[in-house]
Amino acid sequence: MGRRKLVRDLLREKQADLTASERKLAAVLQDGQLVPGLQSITKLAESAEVSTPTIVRLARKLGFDGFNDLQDAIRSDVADAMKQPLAKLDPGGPMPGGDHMLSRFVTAVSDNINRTLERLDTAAFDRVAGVLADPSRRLHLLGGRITRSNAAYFFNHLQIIRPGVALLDSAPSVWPQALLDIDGGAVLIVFDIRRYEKGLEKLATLARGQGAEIVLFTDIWGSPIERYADHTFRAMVEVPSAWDSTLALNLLIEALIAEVQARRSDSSAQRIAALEDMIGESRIFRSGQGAAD
Amino acid sequence: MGRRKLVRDLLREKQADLTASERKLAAVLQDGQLVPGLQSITKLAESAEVSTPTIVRLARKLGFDGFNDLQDAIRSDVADAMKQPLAKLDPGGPMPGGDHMLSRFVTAVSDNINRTLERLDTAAFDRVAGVLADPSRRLHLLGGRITRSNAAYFFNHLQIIRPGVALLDSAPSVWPQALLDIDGGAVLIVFDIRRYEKGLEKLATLARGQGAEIVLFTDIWGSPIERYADHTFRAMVEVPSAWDSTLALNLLIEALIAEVQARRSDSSAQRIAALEDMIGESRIFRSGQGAAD
DNA sequence: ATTTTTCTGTAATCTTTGTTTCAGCCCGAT
DNA sequence: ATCGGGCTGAAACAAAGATTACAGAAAAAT
Repeated sequence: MGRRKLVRDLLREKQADLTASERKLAAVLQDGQLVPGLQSITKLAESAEVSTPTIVRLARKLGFDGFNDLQDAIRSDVADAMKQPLAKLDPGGPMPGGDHMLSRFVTAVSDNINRTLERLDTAAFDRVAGVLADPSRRLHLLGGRITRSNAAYFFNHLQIIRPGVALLDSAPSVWPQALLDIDGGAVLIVFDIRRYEKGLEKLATLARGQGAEIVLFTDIWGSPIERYADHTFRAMVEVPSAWDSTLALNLLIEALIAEVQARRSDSSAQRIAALEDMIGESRIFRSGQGAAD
Repeated sequence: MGRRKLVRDLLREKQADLTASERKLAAVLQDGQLVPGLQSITKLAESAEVSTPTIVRLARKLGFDGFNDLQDAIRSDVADAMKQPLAKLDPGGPMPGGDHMLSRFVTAVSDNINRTLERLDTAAFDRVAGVLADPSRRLHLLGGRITRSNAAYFFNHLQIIRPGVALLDSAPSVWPQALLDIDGGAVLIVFDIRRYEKGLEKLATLARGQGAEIVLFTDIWGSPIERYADHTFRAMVEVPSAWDSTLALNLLIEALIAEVQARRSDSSAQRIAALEDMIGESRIFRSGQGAAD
């Protein structure tokens, strides 16, 4: 692809043989990410405090036919840049390879989050928040191989905000004991994204059998647990990687934490204060050697 | 600051009252990130296969004086978007009913990610990826009270991709033993966001004393560990909540995972295959009770 | 089937734009 | 001082742009 040079690069290259007012113009273009160049030539001239012929002369120096030609190029560059986040962060590196992993990744993540939010039912979100904020409901969190840490993150916060929260061990051997605690008022929060794990489904059905309410976090393809779940959140997880991204899931989790926290801010304030105290204590305790807890 | 509404949002809001050809036009604008709207009205008309009056009519419907007014707005929106690496995430809902928690949260997260990426040095990112992809370096991950699960998430993936990865227990009592393994070639990956924890700093200094390379993930205020760290990633964490958001951190983690995976895709393929096998085995094993493939 | 309403493009209009020409200007060299 | 060479903007002009008015077409209502 004999790709035309980027206007940004042209400006840098030719900067040496630009005249004073042409540089003034170039400066305006550069620190506006070229966007000022999308105005009419008259407006651009005013912005840069130069005359319109100066603009035409610069365009010619850069190798364009005239202002319109330059503007077409700028528009095209801008369009590309809008598709490639981080492109501007590239310090004109020696790697014209273009898209850094980060760039592609961010694009995908952005897309994931947006599409996840599109599919999200805010009413359902509120309903779940209500359930999670109810201290009379016992909460049990469960994650799969990968999502275990997401469950743990959720657990860490919920546990501080309210009482009666438990993180289920991923080892199925201890599930029977855990099931003893799961009864009618209980809520089971399950994370199950591909590749879906049979074990999780098994536990979900058992919990369901005991009357527990089930909140499921899964991907858009949908875990088999969906059939038993009272509330399901579906997130987009695809990224340019061998792995799935749980970022959209994390967003939902964090938003839920914020909402639950807000709903019982008064009651949880005491808990947090108490926690801070205990941390203080243990810190003193710990300082003896550097190890205790 | 009575900020004008984004053109993108206007398009979505009014979409219901648009006529057929106006929608055709709106579609062209939307899936070109509004950039097509920066052409002359004639070219735009051709691109969208509508007539120029249709464009003027749409502009008026959106509340602008005419095409030029609309174009000014678009240019301004595009200029803003160009300053931000991440396209503004959008809480969706046709109900800009203002402040649903999700809406405010997403705005904040979007901002966090953008500002995090702005401050990020892609060269440093690549350097760290290089270190993490080197199987001769032993990796030790460590998180704080909240960030423990982030460390765990990172660990889960790294462990699959490569050998020699360890997750340090958060209990300081076992640190002395862990320190035995940390020597010159080792890498300590620490997560420390406010409120910074003394224990982490302590371990970092000890590891550093043994010649370990330190990679730190922190917030913009900067953990005290920054002084000892060879590589530091600073993320924005503020959201409208009593808690901090680690989403920007997670993004970095996931991107690093993707990059590391990419760098040693061949060697890790075997590992993953082996893992799949073992999961298969254990599934069979597990199936004695309730589940087989 | 006919009328009414709404939608849409053609054509004429008036405005703005981009380009060129040219004279004044600055600044260094003689 | 004076000259010369390149830089710059004012003014003129053709080209294109944006807008309006209007009429044919399509859809909805009767």
